[in-house]
Amino acid sequence: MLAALALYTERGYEQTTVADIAQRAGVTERTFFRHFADKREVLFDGSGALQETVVAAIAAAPASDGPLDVVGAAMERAAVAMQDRRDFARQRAAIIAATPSLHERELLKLATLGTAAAAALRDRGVPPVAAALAAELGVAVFKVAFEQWITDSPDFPACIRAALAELSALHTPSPAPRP
Amino acid sequence: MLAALALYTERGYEQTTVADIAQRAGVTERTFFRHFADKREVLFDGSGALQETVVAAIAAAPASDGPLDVVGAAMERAAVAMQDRRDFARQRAAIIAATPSLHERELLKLATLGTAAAAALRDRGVPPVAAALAAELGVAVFKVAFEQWITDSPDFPACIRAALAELSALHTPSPAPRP
DNA sequence: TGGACGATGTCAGTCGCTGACATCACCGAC
DNA sequence: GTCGGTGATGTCAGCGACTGACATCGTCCA
Repeated sequence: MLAALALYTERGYEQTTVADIAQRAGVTERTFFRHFADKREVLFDGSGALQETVVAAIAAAPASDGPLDVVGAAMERAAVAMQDRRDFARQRAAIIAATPSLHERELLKLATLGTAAAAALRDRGVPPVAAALAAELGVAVFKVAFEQWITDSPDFPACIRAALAELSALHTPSPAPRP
Repeated sequence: MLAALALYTERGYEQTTVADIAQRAGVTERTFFRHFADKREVLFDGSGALQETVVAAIAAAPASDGPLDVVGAAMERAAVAMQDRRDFARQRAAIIAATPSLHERELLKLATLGTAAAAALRDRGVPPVAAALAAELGVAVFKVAFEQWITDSPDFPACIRAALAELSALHTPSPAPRP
């Protein structure tokens, strides 16, 4: 519902009551809860689609690619899909950042995305622990890149690539690998 | 409160009312909420101490170590501190796994741990993005290792080391590292 | 026409959580 | 020893999120 988003930005999440949202949307409080599991869920409608995008990208990756490349590419795919909604993402992120309760929910969505990605990797034959780890890495990259995207750079896929580069840089630090 | 933990395991989290917990603990519902911010927080009492352990370990690491080694060692420290409470951790994990709402809270705690770790890394001079990424990696390793610990291996620090090994293996895939 | 079905409204109730105020035990100052 | 302060607890009233049960209504199809 756009009514909810508007009210959340106007007067803040906690100051907004479900009755308020329902009224502005022209429905009953009861039917609000028939559309959304709870008051927070309104802001996470697209999460299902995002997850499908990632899972599909993982499944479609060339068999020769390693787990890390696969998740990296999948996250970039997701970034491409979100690219043209930066303003919306920003507004949403602002509300979420201002509300611990919503932050919680977002973390849950990302974690769910992570386990779905891990499952998709396992379907490719990646052993369970490696799959879980690679998926978590992918989510970590997504988080960091998202932050960069809404604060600094307008190019989300580029942020993903940059974060991936940082990631591999972490594994080849100052000391020369083998003297 | 141990009263809460007991009731949560006995009849499940959602079936347990705060009034129940308070009654078993011999206090009022009101004083329950004076001790804990909300019904979930009871299960996350130790999280502050855990975070302090990790942050302290990061701050105390030798200046020559790279970010990844630093967080890895810090997580191992945390693992050592938890090592002798495996049964408790198990029971707690079972309750949490059975309750989405509690899963959410746990993710929030881990995320908070992550940002604290990132801040500690930045204090060492690690640049912000690398710090954030390394911290997320540390949390990811912790998650995976924890899972291994309570299901398979009784040695938590060893699980951390194993997960760290898997992590670096991800960056040196199928092609043999050194023939 | 009628009847099945899905979306919505209505109502009552439970539970998490909070603010305001009272009570009480303990403890140091005088 | 008493007084006053302080911190922990109890009491009470109330709001808001969420749910279950039942009624209503529109739509579409036989």
